[in-house]
Amino acid sequence: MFGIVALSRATGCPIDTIRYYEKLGLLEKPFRTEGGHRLYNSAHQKRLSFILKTRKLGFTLEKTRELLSLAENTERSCHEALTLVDNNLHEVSEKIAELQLIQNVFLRLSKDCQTCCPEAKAPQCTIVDALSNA
Amino acid sequence: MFGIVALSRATGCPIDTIRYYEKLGLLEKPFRTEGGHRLYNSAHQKRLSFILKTRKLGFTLEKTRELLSLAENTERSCHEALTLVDNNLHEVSEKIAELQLIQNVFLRLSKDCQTCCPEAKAPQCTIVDALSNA
DNA sequence: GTAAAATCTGGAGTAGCTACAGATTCAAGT
DNA sequence: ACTTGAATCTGTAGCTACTCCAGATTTTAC
Repeated sequence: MFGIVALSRATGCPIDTIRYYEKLGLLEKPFRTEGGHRLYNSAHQKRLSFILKTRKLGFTLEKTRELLSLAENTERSCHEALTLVDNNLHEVSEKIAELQLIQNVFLRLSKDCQTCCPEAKAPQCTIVDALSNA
Repeated sequence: MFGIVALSRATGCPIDTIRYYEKLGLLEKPFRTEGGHRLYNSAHQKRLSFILKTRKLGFTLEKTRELLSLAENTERSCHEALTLVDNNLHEVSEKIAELQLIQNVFLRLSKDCQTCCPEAKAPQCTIVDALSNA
């Protein structure tokens, strides 16, 4: 049994975030000392690590809640987990495609500017110009 | 001179967002009818389009404010615009790299699951399992 | 003149934290 | 036992960038 700072250090999750997850019901209510300080065990730590991992993969907290439920409810099917993952995969792929378009725009803006306006004032800059015109 | 709905339709920017940008000082205060309704001209529209374009590229509102200042202040240099763009390019590239890592994890999760547990219950699913263990 | 559409203001809600303030409680050293 | 300082507590407010709503007013069309 260890305190909240220890859990924070062990998982890399900020203290405020731990309390926040508890408040949302993602994390079980921990034991308490007589004085009211939180006490955790390795089960809490495991669950928090699970949450952090799904968050890192971009799942929303609500989807994380869903995954936790899947992990703990023997009545639910593997198929549901697969659907969740596939949906997120799809979203991530779309985000990557979008960002690549943006990356191209930035690359062009940067390249054009470097060759065009070493001494120019901002309002004449090709970057400002490109952003100004549709 | 046209109303806020016309500006909204012309730019694709929601009405509430237009008012929000005005409140933040990104958009100049428009003229008003006697009754208090906002009236815009093409200069307003152009400025809003500029803002929307930078937002679409992922600039924060504060960076957008900076770009607007660059576009309108003849004392400022093109170099500043380039720095801003290069910083954003860097951020975007990093985000893409991160998302590609995530994409790979999802691809593996999805693939492993499809071959392993057509009838399994969720707690035994390879996906749940993979997320549970560090 | 009246109905319907457009617009107004102000305030609350969203996600997912993060950062306080001010009060306790705990652990360690003397 | 006492004191100090770290750890922790609760509760509330703030962040970004909107988005939505209620209830009032204004404008436009017929």
